[in-house]
Formats: sequence, C-alpha cells, structure tokens
Amino acid sequence: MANWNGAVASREEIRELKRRAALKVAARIFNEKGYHATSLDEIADEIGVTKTALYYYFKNKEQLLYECLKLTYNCGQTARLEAEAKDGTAFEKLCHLYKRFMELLMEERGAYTTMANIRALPADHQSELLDRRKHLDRYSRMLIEKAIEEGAVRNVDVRVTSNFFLGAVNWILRWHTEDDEMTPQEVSGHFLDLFMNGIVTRG
Amino acid sequence: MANWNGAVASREEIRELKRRAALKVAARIFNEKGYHATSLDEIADEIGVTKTALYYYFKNKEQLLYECLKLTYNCGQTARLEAEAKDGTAFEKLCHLYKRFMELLMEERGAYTTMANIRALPADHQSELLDRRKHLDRYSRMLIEKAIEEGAVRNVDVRVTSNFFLGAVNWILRWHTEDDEMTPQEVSGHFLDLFMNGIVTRG
DNA sequence: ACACTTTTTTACTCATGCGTCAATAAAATG
DNA sequence: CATTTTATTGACGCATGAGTAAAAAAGTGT
Repeated sequence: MANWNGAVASREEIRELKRRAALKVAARIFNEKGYHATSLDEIADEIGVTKTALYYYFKNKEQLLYECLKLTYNCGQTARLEAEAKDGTAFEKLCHLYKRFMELLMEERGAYTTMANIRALPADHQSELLDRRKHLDRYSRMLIEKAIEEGAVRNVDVRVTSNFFLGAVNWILRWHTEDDEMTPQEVSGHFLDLFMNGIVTRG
Repeated sequence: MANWNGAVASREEIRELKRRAALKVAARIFNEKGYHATSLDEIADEIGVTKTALYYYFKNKEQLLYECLKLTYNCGQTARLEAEAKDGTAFEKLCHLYKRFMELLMEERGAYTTMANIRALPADHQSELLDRRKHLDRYSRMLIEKAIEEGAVRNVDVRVTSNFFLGAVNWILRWHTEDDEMTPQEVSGHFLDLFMNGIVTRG
C-alpha cells in the first residue's frame, strides 16, 4: 500500500472530513431556519447526496442536532478553560471568556445556538447539555460578581446582565455569515467593547 | 334583549377575548419551543379544547404565527410612533424607542420574537412583516447615526451595535415570563441602562 | 481481472400533525 | 319550547418527512 506520508487523506480521514462538512451544512441551515423546519432531504440536497447517505454518518436527525449543540458548548468550555488558566483580575477573565467564546462560535461554523431545541433531544443528551450550559453560566455570573467586588464593574443585576449579553451573543450566528465583511475578531471585539463599556465603573 | 350596558361582554367580545387568549397561549409555547416544534393539538390541549375549535377562530397554523409576529411589530411600531412624536434629541428618542419596545413586548404576551419562522409564512405576509422589520430597523439605525452626530453617542459601528441590542431584546421573551420577579419596567430599565452606558460618549 | 469493503442510492414503511367534514352540543332568539 | 345561530367535537384524508432494507456503485488491495 502506498504511503504518501499523510499528504493524501486516508479513508478514515475522508470520512471524518465528510462528517464535519455535513455538520457544518446542517448547522448553517439550522441557524437560518431552525431545527424543526429543516428536513434531512434539504441538508442532503445542499451537500449533493441523498438523505440516506447522511444515515451512513449519523445515527439520526437528533444526533446531528446534538453534535451541533455540543460544538457550541465546546466553544464555551474552551473559552472558560482559557479564562481560568489565565491569571489576572476577574474583569480580565470575564473579557477573555466572552471574547473567545464569540470568536470560537463564529469560527466553528458547525455551532448552533438555539437552545430551545435541546428539548427535542433524548433525556440523557438533554441533561448533559443543560449541565454544560449551567456550568458556563455559573462561571460567567461568578466572574461578574467578583468583578463587582473588585470594583471594576458597577453594581449591576447579575442575572439580567448575563441574559442581556447571552441574547446578543446567541443572535450573532443569525446575522453573521462566513463571508461577512467583518471578521469574527472584529465582531467580537466590537461586542465586547459595547458590553464592557456598559458595565464598567466610571471614575 | 337585555342591555347590561357593556358590563357583560357581548358574544362578539367573548369571541375576541377567546381569540386573544388562544394567541397568548400559542405565543407562549412558540417562545418556549419554537413554532415548528409546537403542534396545534398542544395549544388546544393547553386551552382545554380540541384542535378543531382553533380552526373556528383561526384560518390555519400560519395565521396563528402571523398574528403573533404582527403583535411584535405592532409593539415596535407603537414605540417608533411615540419616539417620533416626542421632541428632543435623537439620543432621547433612541432611549424612548428601545425602552418602550421592550416594555410593550413583555406586556403583550402574544408577541413572538423568533423571526426565523417568517419564512414559514406565505409570500404576501412574509414581505409585509419583513418590510415592517426593515422600517423599524432603519429608524433605529438612523437614530444611532444622528445621536453620533449630536455627539451623545461615540463612534460605534451602527450595524453591529444595532444587531447587538436587537439580539439582547429578542432573547428577553425566552427567559422573562409573565410571573417573573421583575416587572417589564425593571427589566427594560436595566437593559437600557446597560446598552446606553455602552455607547454614550464619555467626558 | 477478481474478491472484498466502503459508500451511496432506490424504493419503500410508518408516524406525526395539519386541515376538513359532517355531526353534535350549547346558547341565543322569538 | 321550537328554531336558528354559534361553538365544539370526533373521525377521517392526506402530505410531509424521519427512518430502514436491500441493491447498486465506487473504491481498494491482491
């Protein structure tokens, strides 16, 4: 057997690439029209295969949704781990958490932010994702509270503030497309600027 | 025929009340689970009638969606008209527009903010709502621009800023329920505070 | 060229859920 | 209390779209 030393993808790699590509297409359409409004035929058509081919890569439609949502929480988790690893003030960590979360979401085109559809998943996947969401949410609220104690952030309502920014972030994938004139870095920078200016303590 | 002088609702009024109640229930579930994930049976069950009864009040499921979305744009329109009528700076008008829009959305429990499902509507309703959305969006962007010219708002990117706040607002109906501990006024006040502090010019 | 595996398709089944129709119940009218 | 109008129901037709099984096609190694 020829060995191109990794220059040519192996069958396994090709399979994985196709899987990712399918996920990406699915996520794009989910973000545009919503999970339930999207049919597998539609996703398959877009890729250029028949629906049945998808079943070769994914167990079912729920699996597709589950993996898209998992990518979203992976973005959050990565951002959180980075923020935790960093040393600095809670305010700095908060900035890092949000900035990276947004960047990763926009870069990872297989992410899907509409959490309403978590309900469509079987119980075990559902609770797994809800737990991960809670984890991220708790961490972000904790940082806001600490940043208030530090004096960097004024005395805002943590719940309202958290939901405020979460909504703005979740909305991003609805209007920012892959070929947008603005890069993920620009958008996330701008968002962070708007948000942080809204909550910092003023001299 | 008895005339209770309006103290007792007439048949027409009762019919209208039932219609509104049905719309409210539908909107709540739409906001929770999404339009396509919601069945008419589910809505009917919640009200305590059968699906067929709904057809006595609404032409079809799309009609239900259309009216929920229309309520959303009515909120926006009302807020816009009030802002236009007010005299004052663009910044003041902007505050009024957003504040009232949020308040009305939360008060009008039949509103549904997930615009992705506009696509599910027939072409004429679709373009009507898209037009109304565009109208509101243009007005809000115009106010931001004017407020920048006035010097009240710093030189932010209008498109990004507009999407930032729109996302936060659209998300409200996902987490704020009718029996929330915070009133619509409190929530909208807090949101406006966060947003405006993020964009104002600093001395 | 041949056997064998991986990938994709064609042709189907089946459940869900929208929408309709005719029949019934409830309410108003005279 | 009979009659008509209003409101609601139960039982169905039908389209859509998820999911399956078996066959065909494409690819790989000998």
